[in-house]
Amino acid sequence: MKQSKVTVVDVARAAGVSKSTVSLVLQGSSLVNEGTRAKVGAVIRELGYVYNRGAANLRQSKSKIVGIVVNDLTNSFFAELAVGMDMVVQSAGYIQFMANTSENADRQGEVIASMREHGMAGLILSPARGTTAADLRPLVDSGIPVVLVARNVPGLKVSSVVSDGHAGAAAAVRHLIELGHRRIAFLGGFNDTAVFDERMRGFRDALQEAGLNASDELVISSAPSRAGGVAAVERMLAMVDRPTAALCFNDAVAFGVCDGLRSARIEPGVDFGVIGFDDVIEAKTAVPALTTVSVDPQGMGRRAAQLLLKQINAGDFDAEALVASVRLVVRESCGAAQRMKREAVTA
Amino acid sequence: MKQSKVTVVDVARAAGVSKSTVSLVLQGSSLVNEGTRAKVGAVIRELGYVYNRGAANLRQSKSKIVGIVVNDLTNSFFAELAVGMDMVVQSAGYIQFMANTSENADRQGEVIASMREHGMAGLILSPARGTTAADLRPLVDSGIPVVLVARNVPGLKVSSVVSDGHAGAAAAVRHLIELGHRRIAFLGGFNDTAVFDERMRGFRDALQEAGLNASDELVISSAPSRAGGVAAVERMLAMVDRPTAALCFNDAVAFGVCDGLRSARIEPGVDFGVIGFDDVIEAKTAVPALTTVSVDPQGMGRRAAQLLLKQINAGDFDAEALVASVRLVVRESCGAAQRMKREAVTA
DNA sequence: TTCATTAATTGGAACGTTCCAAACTGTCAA
DNA sequence: TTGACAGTTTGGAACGTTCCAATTAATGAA
Repeated sequence: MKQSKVTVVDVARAAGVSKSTVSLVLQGSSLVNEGTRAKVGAVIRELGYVYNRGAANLRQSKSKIVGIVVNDLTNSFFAELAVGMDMVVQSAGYIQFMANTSENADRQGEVIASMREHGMAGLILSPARGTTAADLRPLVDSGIPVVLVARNVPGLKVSSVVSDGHAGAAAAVRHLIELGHRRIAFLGGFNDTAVFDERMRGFRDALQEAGLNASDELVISSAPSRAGGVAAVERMLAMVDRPTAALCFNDAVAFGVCDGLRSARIEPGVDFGVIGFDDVIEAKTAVPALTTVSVDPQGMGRRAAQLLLKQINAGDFDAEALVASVRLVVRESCGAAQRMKREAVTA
Repeated sequence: MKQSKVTVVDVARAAGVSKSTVSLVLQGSSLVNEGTRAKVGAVIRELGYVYNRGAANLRQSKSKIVGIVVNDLTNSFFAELAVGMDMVVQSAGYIQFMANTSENADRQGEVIASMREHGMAGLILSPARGTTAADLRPLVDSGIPVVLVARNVPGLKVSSVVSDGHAGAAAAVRHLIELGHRRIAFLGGFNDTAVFDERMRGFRDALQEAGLNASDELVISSAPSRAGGVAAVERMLAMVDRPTAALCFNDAVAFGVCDGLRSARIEPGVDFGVIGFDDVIEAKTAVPALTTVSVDPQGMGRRAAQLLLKQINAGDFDAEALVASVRLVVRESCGAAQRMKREAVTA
């Protein structure tokens, strides 16, 4: 039963050539005669030979394996990201170790170490929360190309592909202003992350640009989840001078914000403008459909993988920072539809 | 920069022992003296030695790598499945090649071949549509443990973990009957798949058990997608004797069916009962919230991985077929809420 | 004939581990 | 003094490839 023991020497013997010749055939060298190539090919098929890439990697001390480590595969944003990477990695003839860390930095450390032992040629990492530059330093110093995606790690000189959180947030806020809102909040997300900081600065800058209030009390941080959204909006509703619209840290928070508004008998998209971030799949089908900043995660994944492969092939390389552009997708939750209706009546 | 060249002999030289001793330390053998163990350990850390698992695998001709191949990672059902597997594989000290096939059987063949060349110890496969027994035969015959998950491949004697489609479908239909429906359709899905067949038989059996019509015209197949759901419900609405409720092949189809009903001014969950299958994340938040058959994909993934590891460790093993139980989650789309309201009024 | 040239093939030494059998230490009993 | 024994350590041969230098065979020119 377990017979997968046929090696290149077995093939050589059966074909009446030397192992070197078989090796040459395997790598499609032009040195070998057509006749022998055919004969060897036939024997390979007949014997059910399977190439041992591990042995080859050992000899050549290089591999066609890349590591992909993602913080949360159950989040469709990161799943799409992974699929994008998978596509380009596969078509380049590479294969990937892929692991999910569930936002656990320790686990992340373990899988990266394990991948290293297995001899990966490069790593794409969507870091778990709490990842520090020190965690990654040894890997980076070893000269293995690393590309960070979706989230950055401050203090680490390494390539990255992130979305333009600043521009996205600013666009969303400008849209709300255009709809007539003058007091706008920023809800949800942990305020110690780089992503939060970037989006929040976009929010602030757009408000200031319009000469509006951008004070600290308008920024309410919380867990970046649905529950966090509920919590944040409750705190917001307790304010004396209530905002009339909010930009949320991400779509999950936005859904929570909608829940929270409804329990307070405020209808999102009618009485209050809500905008999310990421454009997860559910955003389109939710009620009200969520206005959100879309970031094409699959495209980001593809770009990250391309960057990594480029760095693997170049012997030497410099860290490169790519910023994926974003666009505002206007649906219902911001109240734009309502305004159009009002205008139609007025006209 | 690229210096990762330190091997076990370098460590041995630096520590003043032989490479054999270092190897012993590496595998935590009790043979080695505490003093030497400590010294070697220190040198290892100092030199930044990284273990070359590829070389070890070559020598021992076995690996701690498993393959996970999934047909569609962007589908949250399969993403959850993958995360479940990831958990148990990681905690068992294994690492996984993981690849997405996008339902492409050719690509699936390629990645499996590649994983084999890299020396995986076993494979968990959620097969792409159109996978035949012949595609997998060589792998299975080689003695490498294979576990199929979510979908089965007919004619292949290999372990599998699937959900109980028959019981789930039957439970859903019984629920609809209990709500007073007498004419029920089965909508969506390709009728040449094993999963379709199983769910459809559950549908039929429940109808016959209640003495209701279970004729062929009530089964309308289509693509197992949202668009397929729309198409199927349109065909259903053209029937002279219209059904009043439907069990859908999966949740995506169910969403499409709701769309289609609405375009015909029929309100799902009020004028027509809809039940889905799989309980994807969106099912809970959709409007109306989808009544559906829940299958705990993460749990299935865990069980599949456990089964695979068991078979890897057992030298010899028999194919084993696990059936994951399912439960009906009653929400709004079936009309149960409506009925309760009616009953309250009547009472 | 002889020699250079090209085309095709080959043996053996790597690559970084593990494993086996053998070889060192001491210690203690005979 | 010898031998038995346990506790440690070790050299070299694998594992299945690739690569280099070297060999052989065939052809053609001198």
